[in-house]
Amino acid sequence: MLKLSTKGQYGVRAMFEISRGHPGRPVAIREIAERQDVSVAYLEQILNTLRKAGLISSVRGPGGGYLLSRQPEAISIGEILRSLDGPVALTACQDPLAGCVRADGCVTSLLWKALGEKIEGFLDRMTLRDLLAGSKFGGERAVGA
Amino acid sequence: MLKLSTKGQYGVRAMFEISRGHPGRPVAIREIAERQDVSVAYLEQILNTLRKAGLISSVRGPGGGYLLSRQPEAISIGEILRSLDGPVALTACQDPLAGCVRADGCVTSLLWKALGEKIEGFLDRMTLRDLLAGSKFGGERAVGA
DNA sequence: ATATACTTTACTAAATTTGTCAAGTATTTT
DNA sequence: AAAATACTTGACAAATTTAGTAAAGTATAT
Ligand code: FES
Ligand code: FES
Repeated sequence: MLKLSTKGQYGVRAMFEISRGHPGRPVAIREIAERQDVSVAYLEQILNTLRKAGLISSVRGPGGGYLLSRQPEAISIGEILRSLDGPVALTACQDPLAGCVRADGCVTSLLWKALGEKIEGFLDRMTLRDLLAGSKFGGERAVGA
Repeated sequence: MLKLSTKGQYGVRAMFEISRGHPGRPVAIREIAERQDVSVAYLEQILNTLRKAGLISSVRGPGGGYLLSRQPEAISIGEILRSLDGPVALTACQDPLAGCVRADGCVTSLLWKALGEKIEGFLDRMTLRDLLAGSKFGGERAVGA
C-alpha cells in the first residue's frame, strides 16, 4: 500500500542527477536517461513538468540541458513529488482539491490528517542536498542497516 | 499522491464500528454498512479478509455478526491496513515481496526506506482505542484544527 | 545548413481499484 | 422441520490510474 508513482521516483532521481552535474553546466536529458536507466521520452514529460513548476531551467541547442533553478538545499523532495503527483492526499476527504461532506462526525478524519502532515513534513525537510550528502536519513531514530 | 485504497479506509471504519459495538454482542454486517455508508457486498469481502487475518471473529445465524479478536488497544491501524492492502511499499525496491537489483549505488533507497519506516511506525502505534478516544493524534506536534 | 537537444501534444496498453453478483453454508427461532 | 437471518466464497467487470510510446515541432550552436 501507499505506493509512490514511478513518475515521482524518476523525477527525484533525475533531479539528483542534475544537482550532481558539473556546476554551471547543463545536464543533457540523454545523460540523465542513461545514468538512471529511464527512457528519454518519459523523462521529457517529467522534466517538462518540473520546469513549469520552476524547479529547473533548460538550455536549448547543442551543449544544452537542464539546470537547477535554486541551490540543492533549497529544493525539497516534497516539492518535486508534489509537482509531479499532486499533494499528499491519503483519502479523498483529505485532498485539498476535493474535500469531504461529513468531515465532522468522521473519526478517521483526524487520523489521516495527522499522518498526511507527518509525511509532508518529512518530505519537505528532506532536500537534494541531503541526497548529495547521502546521509541524514532516519530522523529521530537511527536506521538499522 | 500516496493514496490509501478505499478498501483500507472502509476496513478501518468497519473495525471502528465493531469496536464501539456493545461489548460481547456481535455487530451485524448490515449495521456496519448502514452506519458507515458502504455496500454490504463490499464489506463482506473486506471483513472476510480481516477475519482470515485473525483480527475479528464471526458469529453466524440470526443475532450473529462480528467481534474483535482482541482488545481495541491491541489492534493497530497498521495491522488492519496491512491485512487489506499489503505492507507499506513506497517503491518496488522497498517492497519486501519484490526487492531491488541495484539497491547499493541507489541514493534514493535510504530515503524511501526511512519514510516507509516512519509511516509504518505511526500506523503501528495508532490503535482502535485511539480512534475510540478520538484524540491523541498529531504525535510530537499539536494539530491545528 | 545542419546537427543537437529541448518542447508539446496525443494516444494507448497494462495494471489496479472498486466494486457487483450469485450461490452456498451455518445457526437460531418458531 | 421449516424459515429467516446472516456470514462465506469465488467469479467477474466497469472505471480509473499508471506508465509509458510516438511523432512532430521549436530553438540554438557550430
Ligand atoms: S468520510 Fe470524509 S472525513 Fe471521513
Ligand atoms: S533502484 Fe532499487 S533501490 Fe533504487
